[in-house]
Amino acid sequence: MIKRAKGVTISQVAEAAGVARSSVSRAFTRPDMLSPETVTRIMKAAEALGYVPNHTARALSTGRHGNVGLIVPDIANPFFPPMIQAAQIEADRSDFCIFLGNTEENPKQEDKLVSRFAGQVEGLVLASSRLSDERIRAHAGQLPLVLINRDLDGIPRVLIDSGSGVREAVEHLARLGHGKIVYVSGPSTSWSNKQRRSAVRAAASSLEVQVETVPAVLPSYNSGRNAVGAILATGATAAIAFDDLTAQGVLAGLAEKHVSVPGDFSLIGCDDVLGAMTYPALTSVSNRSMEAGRVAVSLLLDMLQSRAIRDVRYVLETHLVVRNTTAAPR
Amino acid sequence: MIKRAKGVTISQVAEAAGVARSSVSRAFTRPDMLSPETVTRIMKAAEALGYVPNHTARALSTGRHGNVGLIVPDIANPFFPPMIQAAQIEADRSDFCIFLGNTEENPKQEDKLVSRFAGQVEGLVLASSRLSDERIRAHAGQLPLVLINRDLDGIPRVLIDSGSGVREAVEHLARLGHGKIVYVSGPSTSWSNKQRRSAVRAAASSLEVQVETVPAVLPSYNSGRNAVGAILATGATAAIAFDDLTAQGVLAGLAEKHVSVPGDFSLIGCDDVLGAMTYPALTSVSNRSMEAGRVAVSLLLDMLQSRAIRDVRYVLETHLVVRNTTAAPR
DNA sequence: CTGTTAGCGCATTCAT
DNA sequence: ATGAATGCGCTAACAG
Repeated sequence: MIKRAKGVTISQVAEAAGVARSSVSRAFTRPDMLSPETVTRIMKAAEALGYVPNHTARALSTGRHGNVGLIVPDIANPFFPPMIQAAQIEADRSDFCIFLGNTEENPKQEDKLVSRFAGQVEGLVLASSRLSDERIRAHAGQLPLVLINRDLDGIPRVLIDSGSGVREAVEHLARLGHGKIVYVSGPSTSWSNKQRRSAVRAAASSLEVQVETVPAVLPSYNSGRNAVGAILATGATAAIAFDDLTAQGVLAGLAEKHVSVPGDFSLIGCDDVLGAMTYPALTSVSNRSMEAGRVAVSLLLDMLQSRAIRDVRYVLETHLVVRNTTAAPR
Repeated sequence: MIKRAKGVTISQVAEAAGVARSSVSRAFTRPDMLSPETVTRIMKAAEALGYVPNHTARALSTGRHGNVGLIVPDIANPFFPPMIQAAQIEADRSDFCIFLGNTEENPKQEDKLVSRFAGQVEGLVLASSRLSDERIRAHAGQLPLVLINRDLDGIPRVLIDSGSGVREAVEHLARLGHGKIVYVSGPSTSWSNKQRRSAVRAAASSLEVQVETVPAVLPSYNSGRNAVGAILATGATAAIAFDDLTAQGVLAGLAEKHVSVPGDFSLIGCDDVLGAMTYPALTSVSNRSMEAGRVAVSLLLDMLQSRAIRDVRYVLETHLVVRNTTAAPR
């Protein structure tokens, strides 16, 4: 049986140091209000007793518990881990802890998590929320909220603009000499998909390159792989896929059909979640999920500090990252 | 400016319902102690006022705050998200919330996180801890702890036995006719790495195949890629990598050097986190991280409930998943 | 600068 | 079955 340390309290430290409890409290929160000698004396006593401030008691007294929540739809989607990591680091810088919630793409679960988190966090970041506008606004009435990839007036939000990067992708292909390309689309209900598809079309038409759309339905490896037949049937010489996972599937499908990349066919992904981890290394549109996480938390902490809600709309531009899956057509 | 709801307290509900505060408290925690009528009356009043129990106050009073912590070395490593997700679901089943910590493979950061979490969680799951045995035992003295992939006597632990799968991997290679293989190792402080390396050696020696070890330091794509030179220099015809990420890096490095897989060289990964998403599809040792997460949390919650620490050692076996990166040597 | 006094919101004796 | 009183550990006025 392992012995568990009991909690030594502020009172014991006070007694040991021969001061009042409030002085001990001050020594830890506002040392500048005390004379340096007493601070050191208190600290020494605290150290000797192994005193550790009780987070919960402090939270009850101050109403601030130094936690923020982060809720994502699917932690297993490689888009999110970098975001979570960045959020964590940013929170850490201000001595905040992150509560992580995973909704599994389920609005009900998301609603439940928000309620459960409220009361133990000072604020919340909702990433790619699947909730209705109404629910989000309702929650925003309960506690400070920051949105990622959701554009609601009056609620601070950080948006990743994949349009800019997709435009660069089309320009890149046009410059290489591709006259006909295909866009391998993602989920029809996805805001990102709409944004990307229309960006492809707009850029293509102004550059006089033809575009066809091939649906992949789900953003996944298998969808991409299954789409290869349809892609090649269009006679296009290049493709831009909804995301990297889809692109990776397309890449594998092309390899199976002995279509060499980038020799016979050029391919571009989106979100750049694979890094250079495919072979050949995938040209992709950068993803800013890391910055999004960092900025969202930073924004939230600002809100908490200033006790005010500013109507921030922080847009992160994306860019094309050229690697080895794009070249001039034969 | 959005209006934020103020916290309605137990007292207000009590007054509205015409009962004592303690009755309201009971209505929420021990309804059986009250007459059904008063319970419903209280509940109605609570509902009307929008009362929500204050988690922090309850925690201070009871010492139980319904949170458990989960600390992982690298959330971006695809090994962990499924584990985190499963842990979350399991915690959720008992109305517990998960605090997630990411150490970035840094023992100091891990130490810091543990201290920071202690005091707001009732217990902790340490996954693939990079801490020394001493530090872990020290922390175990402070709060209930469950380990994943770390084998310390007296501390409840769930171990993914990659040994069984690795053994199958070596047998598979031996059967194909490989006489010399290399093990591409992971972090030296990793329990899994030690286990895998010794499993490779044991199996190889009993099958009379030669083994050399090439270090990759970090479990990452780049480490694997950088190790390719050393791997080929050994003259081996096959490799088993510490994990899939490393293997993927090796795969890319081999492709760059125009070494065809599996024609010229066979490769096996570990953890099977990539599914069939590489090309060629990677042969790998199955991973049980999901079960590990679920079981670890379940164990922890059991400990919390029974207030006792049992010396549990839960072992999950693994197996080889044969795909397309292994074949007979030329 | 430092001690005294009240709470923070709730759970939990102890009465009744 | 219910009310009154006390305390969880700490912070925050308010004095001095």
